[in-house]
Amino acid sequence: MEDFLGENPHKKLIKELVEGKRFAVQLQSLLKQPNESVLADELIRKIWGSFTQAITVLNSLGNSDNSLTQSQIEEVDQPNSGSELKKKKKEKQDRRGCYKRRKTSGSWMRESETMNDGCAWRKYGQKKILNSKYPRCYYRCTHKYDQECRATKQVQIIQKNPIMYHTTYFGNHTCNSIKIPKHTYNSQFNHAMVNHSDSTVLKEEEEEESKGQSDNASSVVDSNLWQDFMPSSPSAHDSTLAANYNAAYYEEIISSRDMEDLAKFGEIEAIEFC
DNA sequence: TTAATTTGACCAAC
DNA sequence: GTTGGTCAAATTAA
Repeated sequence: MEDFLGENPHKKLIKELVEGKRFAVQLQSLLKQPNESVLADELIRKIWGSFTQAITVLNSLGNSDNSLTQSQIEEVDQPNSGSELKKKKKEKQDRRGCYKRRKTSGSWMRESETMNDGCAWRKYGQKKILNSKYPRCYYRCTHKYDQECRATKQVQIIQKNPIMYHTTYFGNHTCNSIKIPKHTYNSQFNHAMVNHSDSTVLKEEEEEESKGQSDNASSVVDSNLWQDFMPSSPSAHDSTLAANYNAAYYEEIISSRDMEDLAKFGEIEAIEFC
């Protein structure tokens, strides 16, 4: 297999993923201490960077439909100038409805009490869906054009009382769109506050619901922010359980298998758990 | 003024 | 012919 940017891609992939996990462990420890939000912000950025790198490496492997070309990856690393963006936008004009219907492969779903996942989304459409009580809303990453991020999601209310959203994600974020909480962490991991307001999907529905749910909204938002970093097990999609991740969980996800892989390459030093 | 949302149109897939 | 995903002009909010 060819080297990726001068490094074995398998090795680099594992390295990035394990580094991401290591930063997460450090962050978890940090959040137990008060007044450490600045360091926490920095760690979140590192985690984000590691996963973004990992995605980039994955894209460099194979020729699946989900892979970006090398030139596209380079575009992500080196955002377009304004004139190039305008040119690209112009090329996209008069192409309404020109699309390939999505396949469900390469997507993942989540059900939660909020739409908030800590990322910046822009709504671009809403549709009444056949045999569905509520419309489906379509979101793309806010940085679709400035960072060529192709992540999209579809959000649909599946029930009320309590309100539940069914969200389907397509594609990974290749941008830095995650909204870092600004000095609003509480001492407990599961109470980090996110100053990100949801866009107004189904405003009336939400306003109605918010009357009775505003008190617990922040903790729900917190757990959802972290779900993006968690494995896609069913339990991780349960917002209540997700809010209760703890140090033991992190020790579990940084498994011995990771260590074996790393030992194979002899590149990463041992990780100490807090 | 800029950015985000709404909404009707478009069209490939079914 | 119907449905669902996307675009982009118009509208609204910050």
